[in-house]
Amino acid sequence: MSGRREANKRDKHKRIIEAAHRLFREKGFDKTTTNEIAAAAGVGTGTVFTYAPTKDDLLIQVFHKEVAFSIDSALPEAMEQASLIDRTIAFLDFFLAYFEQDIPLARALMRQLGYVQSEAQRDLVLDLFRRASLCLVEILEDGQKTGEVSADVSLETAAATMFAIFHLNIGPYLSGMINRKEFDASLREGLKAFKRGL
Amino acid sequence: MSGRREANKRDKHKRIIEAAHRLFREKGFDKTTTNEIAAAAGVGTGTVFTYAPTKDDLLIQVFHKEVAFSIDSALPEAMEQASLIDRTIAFLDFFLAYFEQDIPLARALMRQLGYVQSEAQRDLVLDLFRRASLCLVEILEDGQKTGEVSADVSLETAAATMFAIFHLNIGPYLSGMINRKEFDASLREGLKAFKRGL
DNA sequence: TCTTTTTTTTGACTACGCTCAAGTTTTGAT
DNA sequence: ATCAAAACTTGAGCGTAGTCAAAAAAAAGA
Repeated sequence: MSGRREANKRDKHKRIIEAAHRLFREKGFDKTTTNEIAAAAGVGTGTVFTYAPTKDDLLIQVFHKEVAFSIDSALPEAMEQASLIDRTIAFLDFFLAYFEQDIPLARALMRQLGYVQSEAQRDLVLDLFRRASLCLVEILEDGQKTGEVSADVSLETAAATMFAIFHLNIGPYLSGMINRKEFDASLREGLKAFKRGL
Repeated sequence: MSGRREANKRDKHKRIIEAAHRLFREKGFDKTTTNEIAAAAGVGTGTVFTYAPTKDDLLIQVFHKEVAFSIDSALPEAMEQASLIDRTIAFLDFFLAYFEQDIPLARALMRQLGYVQSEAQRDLVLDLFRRASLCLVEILEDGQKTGEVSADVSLETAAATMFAIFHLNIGPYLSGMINRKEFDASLREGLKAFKRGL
């Protein structure tokens, strides 16, 4: 019986993530303390930090699965739109809808994206980028079939650029510097500009 | 003599910014404590926080002037390049060269960009965006003269998009996820893709 | 089973960002 | 010059993220 350790660890990790998830949702990221999380998970304070090196890491771990799911399920909906731009915006909107459930939390999450602190965090963030990129590539591929996208563009680069445009706009929106309407307009304008080129 | 207050405040603020600047450069942002800054500036701990609501605010205040200068002086150099893409890259490179003096500090700074916390911080960040945007617009205008850029594109939107491409790449670079060569390649590829459109 | 070694857990503790009630300085009125 | 009100400064103290030496638990060896 040498699997006892593994099983215990899995169980503890799960309890910590679940406790953190509940508390972040209930009280928000900032107002939740790591001690509370530990108490709610039934472990010592220090234990939390053996499963996540920082509180920010914990945030990513907690929401990675949900965000990944949200990205993946956004694509089918988006594909129903008529044009390339509309499909792209629908995809990003769907993704945004998940975020809008809790803007401060989304803000805390997005803030990490470009500026991760640990290896583990990096892997999870890269996974999210990759998923979003795959979806955008699929939208672009579809655009090639309808002739909206020229056959010889690099779809990966194009996807990255579209994501960059999204990313640049979402920060100010989540920080309350621009409202939803302004965000929508700016995003659409940016995507249209990208489509036509210089 | 009713200007005594103003003068005292200006002086204290200046001392705080100078002390913070020196310490951030010497020890890095994280390893510098607000108490040290206060001591070095010859003020009480609390005083620091009447001039900057948070340590992050202080970081922006401290480097705003230098970054602004760096952006402004990048343009003339950039204009000497032959093509639109090369001018853009030269501009961004020059700006990056300033950052490379201290990568962890640059990382801390860039991390703030999309996700400011206070009004004061927002103003300084927006100022930097505006400056960078003005330079990029100028590069694009020049491109319109040489025919590299079509006459009817919105230069502001195009500038924002170019900045978005830069921003998306610089995070991973400053975080050590990609090296300089990869950064350069990715940036150039992104800008070229934007120029040609979809 | 008992002992030793290895791995994991733990919570008292530390360090630091930030607050705020009390103290000090400046100002303008008299 | 004197005083009261207003504005500014201050540092002891608070809350919390994260550490680490010691304890507990599990595994391996005898």
